Amino acid sequence: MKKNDKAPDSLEAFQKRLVEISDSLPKRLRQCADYVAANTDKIAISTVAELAANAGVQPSAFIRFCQLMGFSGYSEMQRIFRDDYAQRWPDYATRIENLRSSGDDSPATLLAEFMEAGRASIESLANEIDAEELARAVDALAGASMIHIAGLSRAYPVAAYLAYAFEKMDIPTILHDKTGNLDRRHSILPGNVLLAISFAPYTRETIDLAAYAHEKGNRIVAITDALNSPFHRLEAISLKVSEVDVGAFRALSATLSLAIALAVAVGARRTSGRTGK
Amino acid sequence: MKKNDKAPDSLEAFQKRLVEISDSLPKRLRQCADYVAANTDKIAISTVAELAANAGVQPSAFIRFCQLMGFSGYSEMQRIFRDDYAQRWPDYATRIENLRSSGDDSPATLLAEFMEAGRASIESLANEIDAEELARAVDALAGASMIHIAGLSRAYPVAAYLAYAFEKMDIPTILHDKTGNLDRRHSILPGNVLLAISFAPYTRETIDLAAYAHEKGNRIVAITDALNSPFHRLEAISLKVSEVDVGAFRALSATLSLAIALAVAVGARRTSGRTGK
DNA sequence: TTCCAAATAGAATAAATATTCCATTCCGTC
DNA sequence: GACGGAATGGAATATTTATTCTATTTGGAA
Repeated sequence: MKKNDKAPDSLEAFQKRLVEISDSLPKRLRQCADYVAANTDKIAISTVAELAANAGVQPSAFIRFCQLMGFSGYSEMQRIFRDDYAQRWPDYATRIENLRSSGDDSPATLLAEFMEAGRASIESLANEIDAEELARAVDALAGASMIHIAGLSRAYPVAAYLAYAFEKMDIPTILHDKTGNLDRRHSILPGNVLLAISFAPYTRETIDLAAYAHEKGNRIVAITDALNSPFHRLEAISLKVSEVDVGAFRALSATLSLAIALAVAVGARRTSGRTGK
Repeated sequence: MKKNDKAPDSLEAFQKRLVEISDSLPKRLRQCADYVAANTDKIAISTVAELAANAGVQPSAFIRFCQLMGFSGYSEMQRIFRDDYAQRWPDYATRIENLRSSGDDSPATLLAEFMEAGRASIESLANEIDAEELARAVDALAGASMIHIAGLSRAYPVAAYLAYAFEKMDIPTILHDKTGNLDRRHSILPGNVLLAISFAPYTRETIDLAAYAHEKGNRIVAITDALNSPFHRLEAISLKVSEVDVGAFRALSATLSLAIALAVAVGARRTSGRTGK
């Protein structure tokens, strides 16, 4: 609980310092730390009084907490959050508004809508992702002798992207597209894992393939948009991602982020596994 | 320039009111309006003094501007921006931090990185998009008797998505994938438009196809990542979108947003064009 | 139980920030 | 060019917000 360190000057440093001091704090100051950890984003736009009230402590206690963090007081601490905010939103909000106001049906307006939807979808993914389920998915895929990828219609771009990423990392992959209307289900062998992507209304072919794989005893990892998807009955490891829609259309920003993260994590795991042996 | 309207209570209402009063403002108040229009995002975290200084006016002038907008003063105006901020980032930043701190190489950390990259990419698209070029692209595609889509490797998911979207909207489309290693360049007929997607290092096949189409006199719309791409020599209508990368990997969040917006805009244009006749 | 150091609450003070007010300037009209 | 209303600058004031100070409480050690 040293007090005379120099103040954190970035969000990362802040986070680090917070963890550092968190162990040795008395009751009220711990409340501050906990509240700040859970509501870091509020700092930029709140007063000490507000934060203190929400954390259930006196303003003076909150200020002592700021000092323990290495700042001279609340204002100095707030500055790094405001700076960060200013940097993040250089004029994004403004640009979006400008694009939007360029006419109701203009392409720019539409683009603004979809960018907003993309941003919102990514945020909601951040809030909803189950880190443990994700880790299980990576485990399963990293252990597979072959990864089968299934995804059609709207999910097809995701499937194609995953296939591309795995291929780049030399991971054995089969993409089950419907080229030539071939059903290649018999290529699913023991020890293989099926990575299925499908959103409501679920594509029959994808579900069928998953059911087949499940019957054969293969593990299934699913990227889907609801926890009660048909994949659930197949004991799939389910990653839920819901996209915000614009009218009847839905972009794939969040889904793509999840997909690439999944692929890279699997790639990293396999590489370290191999060199480790 | 009525003063007694009730205060805007949302960003949309704010924007609307701003446009409303903008025409009839004296010099200093106009400076305020202009500055606010261009820096809406700063309001949440700035003081009147700061904003006034940046706008080149006295604080008192700025407050008069707030009142003209319908608020009792600056504080009341600032509130709607702070509320909006609080709503937008419920605890996104926190969640990202939490995911990130779950271990250096954990899947959750990677996901956090990619979500951040996605968000940043979308923001940068908002800042860099050329609304007029986008409108030209929509015009060209809406006028095409057939849209040819070309995109391979990393751009392939985008191409597939575009093909899917156009198909959904009953727009005649040919996706030039390399299935069967067929070269279908001779399907490009007069009046058709080629929509090519490629990023550095540019895929030879895509560029070749674009060059062929250009030679034949077909219009080309390109989605690419630099203004000096090979498409430029082909007099293509170029839409630039740069993705932030995570290590050696690059997601497609922004590109996908742009693609779907483009597709939907084209769809809307064609529908209204037909019914209008 | 008593004592002591650490922690805390809350009032008091200091600082920053917002807002008002009024003298002065500007600009259009006669 | 003189007048009058609108607009402006800047100082004065009010308000909010941050910080400090001190009396009181808490919790652990003797």
